[in-house]
Amino acid sequence: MKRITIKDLAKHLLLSTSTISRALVNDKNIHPDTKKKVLDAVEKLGYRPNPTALNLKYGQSKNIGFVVPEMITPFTSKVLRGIQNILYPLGYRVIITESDENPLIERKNLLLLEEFNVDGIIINLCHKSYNQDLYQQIMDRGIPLVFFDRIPGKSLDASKVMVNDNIKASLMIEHLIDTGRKRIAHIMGPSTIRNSTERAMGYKRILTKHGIFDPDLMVKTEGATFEHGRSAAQQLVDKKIEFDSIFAFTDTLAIGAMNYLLEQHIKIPEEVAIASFSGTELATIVHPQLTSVEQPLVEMGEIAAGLVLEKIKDIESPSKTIVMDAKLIYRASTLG
Amino acid sequence: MKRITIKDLAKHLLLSTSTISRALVNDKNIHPDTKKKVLDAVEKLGYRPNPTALNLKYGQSKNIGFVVPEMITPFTSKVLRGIQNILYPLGYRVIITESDENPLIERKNLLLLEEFNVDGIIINLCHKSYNQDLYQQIMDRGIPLVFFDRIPGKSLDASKVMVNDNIKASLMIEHLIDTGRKRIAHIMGPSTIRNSTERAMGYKRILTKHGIFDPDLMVKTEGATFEHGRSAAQQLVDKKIEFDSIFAFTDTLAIGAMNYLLEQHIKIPEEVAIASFSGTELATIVHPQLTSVEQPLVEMGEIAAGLVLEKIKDIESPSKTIVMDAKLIYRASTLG
DNA sequence: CAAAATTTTGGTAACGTTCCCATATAGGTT
DNA sequence: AACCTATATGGGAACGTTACCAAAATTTTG
Repeated sequence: MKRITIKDLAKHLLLSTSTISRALVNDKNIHPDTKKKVLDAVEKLGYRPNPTALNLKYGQSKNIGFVVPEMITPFTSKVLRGIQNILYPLGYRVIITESDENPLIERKNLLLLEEFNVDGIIINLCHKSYNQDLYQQIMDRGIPLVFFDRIPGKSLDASKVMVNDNIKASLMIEHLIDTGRKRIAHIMGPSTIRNSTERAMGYKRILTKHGIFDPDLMVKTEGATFEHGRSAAQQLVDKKIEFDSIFAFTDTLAIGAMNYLLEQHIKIPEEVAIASFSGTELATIVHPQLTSVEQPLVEMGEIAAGLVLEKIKDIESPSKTIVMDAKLIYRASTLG
Repeated sequence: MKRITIKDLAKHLLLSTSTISRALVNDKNIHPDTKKKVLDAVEKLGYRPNPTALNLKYGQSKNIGFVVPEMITPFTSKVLRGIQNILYPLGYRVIITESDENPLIERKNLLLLEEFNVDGIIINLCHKSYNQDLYQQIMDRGIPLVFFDRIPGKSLDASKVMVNDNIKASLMIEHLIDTGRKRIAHIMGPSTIRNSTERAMGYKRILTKHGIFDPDLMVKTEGATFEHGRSAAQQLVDKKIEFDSIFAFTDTLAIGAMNYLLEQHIKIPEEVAIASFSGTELATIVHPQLTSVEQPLVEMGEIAAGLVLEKIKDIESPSKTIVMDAKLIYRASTLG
């Protein structure tokens, strides 16, 4: 039951621990025969190296923290997948914390991760400014921070990866206009997130350009859950605001809205078209399937992992901001 | 930038490391004044304990492995939430690996986690028998294994937590019969998972009892994705098998099937009612909302975490099998 | 006031591994 | 044979922390 260590091997083979270590670490200063003997004993006794010892010795925990608002929708899962693709083969572990869209919990989670001695943190923040001071502190203490999707104010010198919200939102609005929609409503994301503002700006810009902008068509929300989407759609209907399409901040909001409309026997897309930002299966598991801006989430995770590795290797390496491309995918919710 | 250690504190305060340690660990053998001085210095110099040192000393990594088929649907996320509820406050970290429903990847992941030196593993397996030998080996090497949802054959002496698939499936079929359905199809789960068989048995038993069982109504699938659900529904339609309702192995399969039917302009629930196993938001984000067996997923995670902690504390403690209750929730997909 | 009892502190080994330095052995050159 | 150079191995410190035992300082007791 007791773990076999390098010392046990040494005792068993009547060698020093140094020699055993050399065999294990592919040092050239060792006789091939000795090396073979050691490797055989490793097999026979079932030795497995203890990473904790190395972590202590080299002052690294080989843990990366992952701080996200939630893991219930597939959005975060896909990014995580990308992160793991890069980090697991390198022997890093990923520790996940969910902040429930609450900046206070996010704060607690960040401190917890520091306590856990992580080598770096990848974060999708839940409030654009609330924890700015802590982000800075953590980086000052030598723990690199990498932001994805929702990024902080630019005063913070950290690596970031996201899509161009403003432009992609514009393109989606152009699509809705191209398909003959004139009364395009926007279910906004929470104002505490940068992306909300960016996407709303893209929306507003195009509608203004075409001279069909109407502030009544913008619905504010406090969050981005299905329920928020539902009640946003309900508001539009209740206030008797005329609309022939919806552009929602996220697929979650879009689906919430869609469900409400379907319950009211409003036909999609005939009476109301729906489009949003996505990148997950959510866009395709609903009926009709959702037209959306497909963000490359797995790749985003891979890039975020790469960025944090750069910083771990050299904390002084310059921060990078990577803007990824996203494709517009047209599906049944706006076509037909 | 360099990390402050207990030695730095000792040097700074002209005390021994032992005394510092005593102050930090709430030992009674220390003068209150000294303790205060130490605690002040901790604050001032920004000392944070290094958990890695303790891990090495006590032979624990404080890491728990989490092995699951996927993290894209909310099922696993919810269980994870429960696990974190219990383990994070105790200073444990959770390392997640996804096996993509592939026993070979699952095998690789288990070995990786062993490499990572985890203190225990919580697993939702992807094949009822394929890795049975490895499960046993890992436990033999002193790492406790706890199974949830999909459990292995009973020859394996390990703690487990799940719901009673057979009974809950029966109750759901009774519900469909109560609401007037007579041709109830069953989209089965993969035969490589115990739960599939259990749920199918419950289904068959009740239909047989009512004398309306027809093997043509059972559709086999190779997996449990949306696509599998779609094609199962398509099979039923293509083969012109008459059916007025579907009981699906999971919500994912149910939604896939539902989408196909909706595309064929088949009315739900008027023409076909749909029910399944769930416990996630998936059941409520679709239209119409799905009637389902709501499994208590967060609680399941909490219990799994508790079971693994018991085994960590005392590897000899007896294994437990916990069967949780699940509620049937009737929604629009079978009502009206 | 000395002796005993108690409280407070210091010294050090240990956890598992690697790496530097020193030592020993082998082989090769005069 | 004496020397030199490679090659191969051993010894021990270090990473940060705690736990044990020993030693010192303080308080209590007769």
